[in-house]
This record gives sequence, C-alpha cells and structure tokens, in this order.
Amino acid sequence: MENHQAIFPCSSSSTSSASDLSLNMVNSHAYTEFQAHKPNGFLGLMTNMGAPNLRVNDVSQSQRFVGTATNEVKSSSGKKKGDTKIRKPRYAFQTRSQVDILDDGYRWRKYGQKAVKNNIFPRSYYRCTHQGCNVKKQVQRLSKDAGVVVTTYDGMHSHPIEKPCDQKSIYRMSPYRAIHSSALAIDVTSIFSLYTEVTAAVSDRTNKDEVQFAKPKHLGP
DNA sequence: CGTGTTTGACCCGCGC
DNA sequence: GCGCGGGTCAAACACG
Repeated sequence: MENHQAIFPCSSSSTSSASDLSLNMVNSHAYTEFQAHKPNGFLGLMTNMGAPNLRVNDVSQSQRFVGTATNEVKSSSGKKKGDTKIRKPRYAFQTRSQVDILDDGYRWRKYGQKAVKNNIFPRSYYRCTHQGCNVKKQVQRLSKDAGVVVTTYDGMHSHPIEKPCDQKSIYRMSPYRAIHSSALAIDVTSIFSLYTEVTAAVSDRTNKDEVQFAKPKHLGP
C-alpha cells in the first residue's frame, strides 16, 4: 500500500490544542444502534471496545477500528426515483473534543444541518469539495455527553489530501469556520490515515459485511 | 468574485 | 395512506 506519510503530510504532528481529545472508531451498525437509543448504545460500545477516553497521541497503542462495506447509502440525489442504491464504506469516528470540526486535511463544504430526534445538538452534513469526490461526512454531538463528537464518513476519497501542513496558508477559512475552529483546529491526520487504510481494505471485500480490526503498520503495535 | 455557511423547503424511505 | 425523521437542495447571505 502507499506511503501514508505522503498522503497525510501532517500526520507526524499532533497539534491538538483541544487537549481533551479522544477517539474511538466504530462500525456504522453499532452507530445505528446508538442512534436508536437501544440498550447496547454508543456509550456502552465504548466500554465494549475497550478504549475509552483515548488521547489522540495514544491511538497507536490501543485504538480499535472496525468498518463495514455494505451499508446502503442513497445516491447523491435522494430525490430521483428508481435510483439503484449504491453501497459505500461508512465509518463513524467518535472523538472527545471541544470542537466539532476535525482538521482532517480535506476541504469540506457544509450543505445542511438538521435537528436530530432525541438529541439537543443538531447534525451537520458536509461534502468534500474536491471535484468528482463524493465523500460526505456527518458531524454530531452526543446529547448524553456534549464532549463527544461523532463523525460519520460516507465513501472514500479518491484524491490526495488537499491541505498542506500550514493551516494558515492553505486552509482558507471562512469567517464562520474561523469562529468555530480556527483557534482549536485539531490535527487528526494520523487517525485518518487509519481510515484510509481500512477503507481501502474494505473496498476489496465488497461482499463481506464486516471487516477485521486493522492495525496500521506505521503506528506500531 | 470566489468560497463557504445558514436555513427553510422539499423529497424519500420506513413504520404503523 | 399517512406521518415522521433523515438527507439534500438551493437561495440568500457573509466575508476577504
């Protein structure tokens, strides 16, 4: 596989200024359960996964990572009739952070925000702005724990990371984004290198529902 | 002007 | 069939 350092040039610097950042990654089946407020909800999953309150710098030591390739996702336009449902890999990151927007190095455009049932926090919808890239993500805070942000990714990026290391020069922030994230931008590129590796693995297993845990080589055991 | 957010309206799938 | 909830669209708007 390709060199992650080349894809994520910032992966060596964990400049999280939101000091209380932790992360779990879950498959979307579990995430769906969480959303439905069933007994085996998200918080319970944290315990099951055995990696509660990980700091981002410790992810290499104990992070668990699961994905699925068979979630049904509507095409970009959910309005057309007779659309064949395409399946994309879908992943949910759980991060403990004071900010919603994780600086993953890609450029996202917000295209919607919705109030979610049983959650006091709205869910935000983002789309990758790269031409031809149809990757989407959803960002939502847990109502039970306002410090936890769940970021769900739909699809895989088919292009290199767009944002160089110098956020100030490349990440042209809108005033809105600046308000919410410029001061506390979180560099989680090392986490997203995991995402890339496993999504690639998933793409090779299109007929299987579940994917084995992945251990990123470059992050060590 | 380019880029991005906001937000109400709209569409669709699903459960009852 | 109907209502609800999730996801998306698009016009209006903000800002450098």
